[in-house]
Amino acid sequence: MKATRSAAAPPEEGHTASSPAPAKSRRTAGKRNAVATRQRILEAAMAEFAEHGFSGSRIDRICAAADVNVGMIYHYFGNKNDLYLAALESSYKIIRDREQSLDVNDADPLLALRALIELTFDFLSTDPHFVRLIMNENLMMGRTAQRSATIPHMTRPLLDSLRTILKRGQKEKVFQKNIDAENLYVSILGLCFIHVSNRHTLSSMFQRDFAEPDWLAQRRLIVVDVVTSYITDKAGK
Amino acid sequence: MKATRSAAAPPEEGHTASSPAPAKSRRTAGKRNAVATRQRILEAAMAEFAEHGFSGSRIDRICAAADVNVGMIYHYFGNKNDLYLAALESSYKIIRDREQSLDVNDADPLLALRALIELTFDFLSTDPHFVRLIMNENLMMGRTAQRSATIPHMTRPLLDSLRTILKRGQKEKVFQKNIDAENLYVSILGLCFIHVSNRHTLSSMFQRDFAEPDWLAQRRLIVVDVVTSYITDKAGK
Amino acid sequence: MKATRSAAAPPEEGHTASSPAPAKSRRTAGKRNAVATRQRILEAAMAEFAEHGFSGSRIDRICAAADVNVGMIYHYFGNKNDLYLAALESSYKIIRDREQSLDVNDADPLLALRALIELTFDFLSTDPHFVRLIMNENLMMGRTAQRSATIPHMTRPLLDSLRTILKRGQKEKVFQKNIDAENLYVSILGLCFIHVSNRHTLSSMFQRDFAEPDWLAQRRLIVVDVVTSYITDKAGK
Amino acid sequence: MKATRSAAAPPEEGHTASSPAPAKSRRTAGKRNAVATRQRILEAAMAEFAEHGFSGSRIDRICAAADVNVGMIYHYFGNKNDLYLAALESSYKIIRDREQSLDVNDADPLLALRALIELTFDFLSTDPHFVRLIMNENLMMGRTAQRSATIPHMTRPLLDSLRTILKRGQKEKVFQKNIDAENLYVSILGLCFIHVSNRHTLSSMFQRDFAEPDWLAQRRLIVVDVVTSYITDKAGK
DNA sequence: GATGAATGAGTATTCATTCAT
DNA sequence: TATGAATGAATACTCATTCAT
Repeated sequence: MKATRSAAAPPEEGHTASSPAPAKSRRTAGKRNAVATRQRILEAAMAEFAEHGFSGSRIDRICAAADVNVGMIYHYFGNKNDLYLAALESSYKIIRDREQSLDVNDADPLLALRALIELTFDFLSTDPHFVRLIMNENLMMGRTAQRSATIPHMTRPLLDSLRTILKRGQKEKVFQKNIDAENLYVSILGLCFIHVSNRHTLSSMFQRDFAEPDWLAQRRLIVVDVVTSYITDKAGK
Repeated sequence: MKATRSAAAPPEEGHTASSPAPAKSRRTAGKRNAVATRQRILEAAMAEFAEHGFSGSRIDRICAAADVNVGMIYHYFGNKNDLYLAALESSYKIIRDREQSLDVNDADPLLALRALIELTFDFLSTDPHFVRLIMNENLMMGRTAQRSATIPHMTRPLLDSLRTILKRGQKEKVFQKNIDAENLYVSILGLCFIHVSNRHTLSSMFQRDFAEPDWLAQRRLIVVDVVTSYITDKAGK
Repeated sequence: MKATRSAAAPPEEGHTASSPAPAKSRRTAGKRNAVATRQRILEAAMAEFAEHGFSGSRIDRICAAADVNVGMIYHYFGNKNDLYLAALESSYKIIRDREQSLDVNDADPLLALRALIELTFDFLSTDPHFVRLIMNENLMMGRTAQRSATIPHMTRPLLDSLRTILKRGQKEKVFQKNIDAENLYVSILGLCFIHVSNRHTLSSMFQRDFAEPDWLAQRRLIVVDVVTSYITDKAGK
Repeated sequence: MKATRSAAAPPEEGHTASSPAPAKSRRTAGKRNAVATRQRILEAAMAEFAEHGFSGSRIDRICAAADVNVGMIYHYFGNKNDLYLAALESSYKIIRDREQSLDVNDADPLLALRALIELTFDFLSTDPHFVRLIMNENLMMGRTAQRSATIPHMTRPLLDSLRTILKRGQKEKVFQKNIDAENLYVSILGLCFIHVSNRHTLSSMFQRDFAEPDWLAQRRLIVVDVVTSYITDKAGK
């Protein structure tokens, strides 16, 4: 086994949690569809790992959710660790793909940046599964992400997009000169991540629900404001 | 058990994770010291829970680290859940206490705000234990923080400090008018938290170490910049 | 879990404690037989619970006796409590089934009654397992018997038999008029139960072995005498 | 240690569960009363062992009930086994003493017998503690009763009383000739014991409460009837 | 490909008992 | 006499993984 690897083998068509297969007739069908079975397992695993973390996740629950036998998981994915790797990579793929749906060239650079921020905010806020999976992976010291060859690969286009936007904004003199794309992404991520990742402890602290639609709508505006205030700051050091 | 409770019983002198007592000579000394034993367990638990999360933590490891028998944990803390509650509350107490060491009245409001940001940044970056504990608690849906009576209590002074700073800055016309203290704290936390919480996945993405002193020093300046740009933005919405 | 339930799932062919399968060749035979495994566990559990009571029983000993892995018990029976329920129900089934082997209609009512008494006496005296299981269940306040749906169900035919016998004896004017079937059964049970249930304390009191065949044979006659004297008493109150 | 022994050391004045000592001022009294402390422990132990059986009983609960420290139990009674022996002997002493309060010589032998039956019935029915203790001891194969020197000793007067009654009844030709005192006692005990010992399983079987006062009153009459029918049976074999 | 019976190593928790003070 | 901190052995239960069919 190499230093890094990818667990994503067959092309997974459609990353959403919907199972397009004729779900209930499967049992009696006799012969099953290997690709569909693998996909069902993967989707069940993504949900389970996001919900319970790696060590809290149960192979049995994944089997029940995917309606497969225990052996199938070992047949298709080898073991719990590699199944988790596959789930992690698939999750990253969803957000990275979505980011690439933005058009960074045509629009006004400020609008392009705003669109990226809003996409990130919405993606993380709408479905906490991804945030939970990332949090769990970090609690495990990123030992699985390190094994992945595809994760750094998927990051390139994102960085390229940000750099394109920044370059255009700086050229047009609406952005500060010395903004670093990586750092900017970290800031955006931090501002879009925290109320999802820390939703429950913040609720205990402030006795308020940080998933309330009204609060989220207002918060979304603030996050955009914080980033754009900074990036357009004329006094920029 | 009632709605909320606190697991912090005896006054714990010195909340840092360092054990000032001559740890290894205890066994032979024949001294029985309930308070010290309890404190040793608590500190070991804080480290273990931060390192491995709740379900990944092992009672046996805590025992070994605290150099006590298994039964002592159950004698002093009841069970793993309540030990975890005590560790969580103690951890919160450390940062909340430190925040209160700042003087919010005397200084220039911008400097006061900057000091709070830097304190938060440094506290979270220097020792990832707190961040990890909070992340784990959120992965568990905050079910333990909810049981705590002291956590919301400890938050009051922090909010009061922020409001005091904001009021003075607005009075002196250096801050925007419509900044909400709660939202401001969430922004600060997000910016100071993300490179610690997501250290490992960000490393996989960007192939760089986000705990490097140089990077941290630069990031610290940026975080202050982001917040102050926003809060002093003359175009304030 | 609902109010009452039954733990008896697959039909257990042959309720005696004997294991008809070639027990020790199973391991090497490579055969996987769920029904037989379940049955082996159940029989081992009946013996263990009878021998040591519920809390004194050890899951490990049941495993060893049934020659199965610990996990199998939890796979087939859920937990210690439910395994105990299954053992209790199976034990009751044995005596209730045996009672139904008597023919209450054809014989002389006095002979029919005598047969029931003797069957009860012999069943309880021959194998103390059942008595011990019942004693233990009562020490636990019958909390498990209460959960069983089958125990009251199995009692009906017994009561019906007794009532049939009584009715015929009263019709033929050999029995007292006002004998209550339930109370009669309690008397019979008390007279057949005590020297088994209290065997050891009675031995300490009277310094004699109450399981000696000679004593039992004599006692059997006396018990029949006591009941028939009462039931045929012409001075019946 | 000898083959048999007695754990009853200091004379226990008053075997009822009442603690005649000034209960609540004890804590502040400083110096305590050794005899009273021992007695408090013994009474708490009798209740605990009757309630939970030997292995279900907890030293800590006994301590709490007796309001003493753990060490006191080991100081006064050595260990759990010996405390249990003391509790068992004390319990037997209560019923044996009560039996001796009957006057077997003056009364009509049938009335004397009836009085003994009723005393036994009432004693066992009124307080199930004794029955539970005996049941538990038998489940433990009487291993503790065997160690007791006082239990067989206390049985002599009971047997003597029964023999006296029987002899007078046979002399007066109201009793059968061939009644054995020991066997008669076993019958009486069985009839008086069963609805207490098997209260809960009988309740599950017959769906009725066997501790109901009305049922008990009726049952008491029946038990007397059963015994006297037998003993006065003219057809006595 | 698919099933589910079987395994074994681990893990939180309990509890009688000891012992320094 | 009395206290309660400390010990260690035991015990029910979990779970990823294997393997015969």
